[in-house]
Amino acid sequence: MRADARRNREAVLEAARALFADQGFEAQMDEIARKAKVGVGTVYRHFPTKEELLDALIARRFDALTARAAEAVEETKTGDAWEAFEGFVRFSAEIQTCDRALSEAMATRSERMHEAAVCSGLVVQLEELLKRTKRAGAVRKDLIVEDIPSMVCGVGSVAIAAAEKPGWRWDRVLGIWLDGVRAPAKKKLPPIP
Amino acid sequence: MRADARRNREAVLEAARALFADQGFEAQMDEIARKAKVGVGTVYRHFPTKEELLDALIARRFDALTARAAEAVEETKTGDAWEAFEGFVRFSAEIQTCDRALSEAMATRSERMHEAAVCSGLVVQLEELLKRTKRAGAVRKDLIVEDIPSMVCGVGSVAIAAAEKPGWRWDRVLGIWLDGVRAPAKKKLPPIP
DNA sequence: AACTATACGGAATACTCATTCCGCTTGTAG
DNA sequence: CTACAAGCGGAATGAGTATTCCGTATAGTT
Repeated sequence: MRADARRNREAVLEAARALFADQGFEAQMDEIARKAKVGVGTVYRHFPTKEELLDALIARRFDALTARAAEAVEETKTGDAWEAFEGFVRFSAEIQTCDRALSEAMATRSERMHEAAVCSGLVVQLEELLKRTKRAGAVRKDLIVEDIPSMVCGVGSVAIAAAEKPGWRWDRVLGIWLDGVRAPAKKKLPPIP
Repeated sequence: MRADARRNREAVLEAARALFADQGFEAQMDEIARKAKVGVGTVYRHFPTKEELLDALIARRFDALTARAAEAVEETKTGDAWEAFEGFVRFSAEIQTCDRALSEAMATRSERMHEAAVCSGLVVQLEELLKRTKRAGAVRKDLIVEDIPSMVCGVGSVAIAAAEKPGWRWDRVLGIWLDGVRAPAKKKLPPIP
């Protein structure tokens, strides 16, 4: 690959990251190209569709998440399991709430998000993290792995809403969730059928 | 207003309710008109823009919510405060999760939703409900009125996501929230600045 | 029954983008 | 230094859809 091509590809990714993060998926291809100081044609040479461009960005995010989850798993081995769990969950929520497109994708392309989570290895790490945290008695026994992306999805939407209505605080929603998830449980959750 | 006009207006509202509920705001005006057995022109005579059509539907929903909140307030006077609170919260969540457009609006038009909540009197009822529920010691003291729409917004998004990814259960997110909100609190929530 | 203000239908309009196309430029191998 | 494959820019294209417009139909009135 020619050196300029590699440079342009990187510039496009960075421009897209920034614009998607604050405008969501409606950010326009022309604007992304302009911000990357590149023609639209160049954007399309590297990413055949707008969706594939988003996918590329999502894959990066999941890699970061997976790495953080692995750290949390390590932390359960030496330190406090609840701290490890809470730390990872807060990290996920922060990643999510900083990026509007990611939050939209979580709600409207959940299937693809799940695939990305599997590919990056995140699901495996999460299973391990949850298993260890439960074994330590830190979270309620009926919590399941899927409850985590569900919460992240919800928190992401609250963050989007908060742009217009600042009183709606995603960090409070998260705080309540953490309290609700910490052992002991007060009331059993609906079973998965 | 001519009788046929009133009839048509109603038909449009009902068609729009159904289509918005399952396709979200992307439901097309042409399709709404077709479903209402009416020309597009007629839709536009009654509702000058797509947004005003949505607003009309939202106003109806808030009226139902407000009525239910008032009932819950009454219930706190005679029965169990937690039951009253939980009943109202579950009702809100169900209304939300049955309607895709409503859920989208909660995340992306939160300011307008808040206005609708004020106009319908919902906010006043909620304040009263929360005050009484706290006084009875049923919910944590640091819960605020805004935490309720925040949760509803989040739960709505999870419901949208669940259409593609059925493992993400909004009813579990709600169950966790309820546990997190029930007194006593485990950890203080972030203060509103 | 005739009249007319209201309302109706739906083809045409207008606009917003994603995506395509192709003539021009430039990195780089020899 | 040249040749040319790889890459580039950005005007033009095309599809999707909210909204407008106006000739026609009809409810309600006298």
